[in-house]
Amino acid sequence: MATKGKRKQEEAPADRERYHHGDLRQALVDAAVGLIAEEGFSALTLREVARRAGVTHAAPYRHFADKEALLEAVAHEGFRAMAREMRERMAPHASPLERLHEAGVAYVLFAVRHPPHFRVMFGPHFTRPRSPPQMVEGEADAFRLLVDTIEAGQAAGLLRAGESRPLTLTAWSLVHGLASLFVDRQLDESLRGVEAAEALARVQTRLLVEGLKVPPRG
Amino acid sequence: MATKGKRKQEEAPADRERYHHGDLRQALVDAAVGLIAEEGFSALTLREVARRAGVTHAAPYRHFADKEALLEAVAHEGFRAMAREMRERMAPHASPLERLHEAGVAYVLFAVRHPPHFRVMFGPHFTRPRSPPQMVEGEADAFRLLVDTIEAGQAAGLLRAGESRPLTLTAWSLVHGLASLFVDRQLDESLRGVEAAEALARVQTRLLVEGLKVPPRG
DNA sequence: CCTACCGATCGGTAGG
DNA sequence: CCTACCGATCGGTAGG
Repeated sequence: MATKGKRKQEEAPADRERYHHGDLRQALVDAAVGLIAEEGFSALTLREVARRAGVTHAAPYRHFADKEALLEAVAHEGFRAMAREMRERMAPHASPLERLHEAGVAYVLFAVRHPPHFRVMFGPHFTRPRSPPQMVEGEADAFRLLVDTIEAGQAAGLLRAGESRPLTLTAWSLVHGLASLFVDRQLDESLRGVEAAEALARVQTRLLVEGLKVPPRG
Repeated sequence: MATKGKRKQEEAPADRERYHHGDLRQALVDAAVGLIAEEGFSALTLREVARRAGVTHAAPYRHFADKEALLEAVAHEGFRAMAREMRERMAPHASPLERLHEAGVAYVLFAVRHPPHFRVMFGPHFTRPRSPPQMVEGEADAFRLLVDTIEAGQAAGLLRAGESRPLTLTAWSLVHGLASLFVDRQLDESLRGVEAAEALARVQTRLLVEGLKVPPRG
């Protein structure tokens, strides 16, 4: 998500020079993301990625064994960024309910802002077994954040008691479903922008938190 | 979902003969579904589909202009089947809450039983604008069923009042998210089978219905 | 629905 | 990281 993809040919020599110093790997990841965003998955070939990065089609093999290895790097970057954005958004809040709400909104917003990453992270593009997301980083991943927050809410007597897993899966399903509907453009055109997505994510996550609350004795 | 794909070569002439009488179109749809299920999307080419259906690679063009047209047929079949399964499962129940629950379970079960259809229906595989799902059939589609059921629940005073759209989107997001997590194999291995899926769908949909209920005055 | 054929692209490797 | 090259496959069409 850092540097941008590069033009096709006519690179300034100074630019190309940098690839010899370690930028090419990231440039290839960026090129893959841009290519998916602009041309779709079917256009994603190692050769086209190489073209976008301004190198010949043999160069990527110095950094990635094959296309799947490149996609793994994209997914890794995505999981890392998503968890970071969730943490940042939860940090200012102390209440488990508020933290759960913010985590959900951040999950959806990440997907809306980074559809290629989201698609690679959760799509059917890997044939080799991958290390589960929770092992991706030393820091807590998105799923772990949800579990911990929900357990904190239960411990504080704010959320329905019992096993945390069903509640966590409910929360995950809701935000994952909403995110998927956005990314796959299944919602009305009026709901396409990031602002609309945030508004909708807020409403949905509010309903979620309400539904997971301890039911008031009635 | 009807007939099965056919072997590669050595067809009995009687079998091939049928293609001249109108079976090839469906055979191609079935072949595409089987190919996606067994080899993944990247293996889906019109030529391989033709091979599976036992015809030469030029034959499919008699029925589909291109790969996208074939996928549109798969999606159409999927939307139709999903709505039908939802209706069948809802039919025995009168209470809107029960009907909502059954609709949700049916949605998830359809995805778990027919991953290729689900992927084609909601995946990013179409470049041409498609007619929205709700227009796919004369009969009510999956989304319409959800909306109607929720509005019936509101009218009966069983579900939270107000606009039906946010509630519908919550329900849709939850079942779509759970379905997606299954289809994309994001859940633990212990949760892979259809039975596990149904059990989980039941729990999740129960939580959903609880959450959408009119909050008891407390 | 088939045979025959086209240009284009791809993954991958040798060898520097 | 590049040039040069390989076999394989694909979408699509002509012409029957």
